[in-house]
Amino acid sequence: MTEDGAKQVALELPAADAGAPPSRRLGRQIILTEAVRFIDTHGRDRLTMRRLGSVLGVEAMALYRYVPGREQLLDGVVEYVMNELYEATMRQAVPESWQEYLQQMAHGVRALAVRHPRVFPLVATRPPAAPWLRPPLRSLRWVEGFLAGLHLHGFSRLESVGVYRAFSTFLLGHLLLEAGTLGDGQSESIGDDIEFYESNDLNEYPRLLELSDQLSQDAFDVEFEDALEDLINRVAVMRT
Amino acid sequence: MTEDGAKQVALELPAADAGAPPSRRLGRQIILTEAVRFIDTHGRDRLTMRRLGSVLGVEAMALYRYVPGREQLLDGVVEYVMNELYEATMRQAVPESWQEYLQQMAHGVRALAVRHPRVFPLVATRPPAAPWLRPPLRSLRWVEGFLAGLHLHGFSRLESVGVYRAFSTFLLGHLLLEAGTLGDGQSESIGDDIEFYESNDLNEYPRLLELSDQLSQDAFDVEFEDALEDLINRVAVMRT
DNA sequence: ACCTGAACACCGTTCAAGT
DNA sequence: ACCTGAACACCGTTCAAGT
Repeated sequence: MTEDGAKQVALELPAADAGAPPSRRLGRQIILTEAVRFIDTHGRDRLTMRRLGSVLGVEAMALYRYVPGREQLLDGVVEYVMNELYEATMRQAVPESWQEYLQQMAHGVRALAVRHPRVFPLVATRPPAAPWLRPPLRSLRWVEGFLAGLHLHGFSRLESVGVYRAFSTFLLGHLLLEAGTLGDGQSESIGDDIEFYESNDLNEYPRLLELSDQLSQDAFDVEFEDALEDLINRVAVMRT
Repeated sequence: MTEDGAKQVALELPAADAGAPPSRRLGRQIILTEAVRFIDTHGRDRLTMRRLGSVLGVEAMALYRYVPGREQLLDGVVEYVMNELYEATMRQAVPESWQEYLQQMAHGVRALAVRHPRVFPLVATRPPAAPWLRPPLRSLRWVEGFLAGLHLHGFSRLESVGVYRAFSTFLLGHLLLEAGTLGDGQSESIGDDIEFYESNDLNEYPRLLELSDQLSQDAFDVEFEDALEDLINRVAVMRT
């Protein structure tokens, strides 16, 4: 019903070497690349050692040479997309104002969430290896870079922590929501599951009908920009 | 390493009828109650039809009389805690000011996240049955009640939608973060997993050291209250 | 009406064995 | 050095059979 589907139907797997021929030699990077691709298209729950092996033209057991286990594979996936983020954001020129800087960083993270909507929940909910690293900003390297950028714009150590907190919370809320609507394709027939649990008579909930109208348009763009502006104003106030 | 642990060790299950004797007769409610309890103590990934059955003193197959499958069981768990929330918040007297009202609602949702930190990610990441219902505010009933409360305080339909959006995003970001630190007990030995993936030499990341100091204190309380206040101000501005 | 045994198609993971 | 076969302990789910 949700991710994996109730019935365990054979997932049509490409015959050993179909698709982009996964450059013959196995290795950690190739495995992670393919794992990300797999989650992007099939979702986290369908990713299985055996299936991933099959996509790579190899038996599942071969993966254990390069990855300790399934959990660590998922951690590796998170690491992988965070490295993408690092390349995409930290290599840019640092803008003149800290406001622009925060915009740049925020849009970078959002681009990640939009490119990998089904990976993003992992970034957001996996217990961080370092407990003081907050999702969805999970890379030591990236956060260090982020803080360095703030320092360039004259933020003190203490201010930076405040910004980091507000920033990560802001991104988590907005992007997890947006990724959620992107990830799971069509939510199948809409009222189907609902009625199983709750009275589905929408007439009982008059306000919800209007809500659904108002919310259906993809207001994520403006919502994000507005809230980001507010966040920046908040930071500005905090600094005075 | 994360949830389920790598090795599949038998999870010491109480002999059929240990613990609180789960009132003899099976049924949907008893099943959900026990499922919530199970996730609270063992985590989502360890919840399995067979184990849950065993806790209830019954074979796994018996559960299928009352629940269509595992995915729907998890949906039922979400439904269950949302009903808890409804009872806790919607039955209260509506305060004089809308500011107090929003405070009351926010604290209600937060209490839920704190009481069920390992269930909360489900509330936050499961694809909503109704796509315009945003996590973590997933109950038709609850949202209808929430909107009705706003209406009582003179909010227009359109304003209400804006408040609903900002409110749900705010809660999602903050509470998912807080639940994350509560749920998974001690994150085991801190630097253990990290070094597998990234250079763990914290001296390479000087700012992170200070960050970890500043963040270690559980600032969630003040953080939440501050951000809530900001949100309320934002709503106030929006209304003018 | 309510539960179970047995069976099926899947899992993750280990390890001795192949090349 | 790198991969596989076979095995083990688990899964979710179905269904005919028990009471």
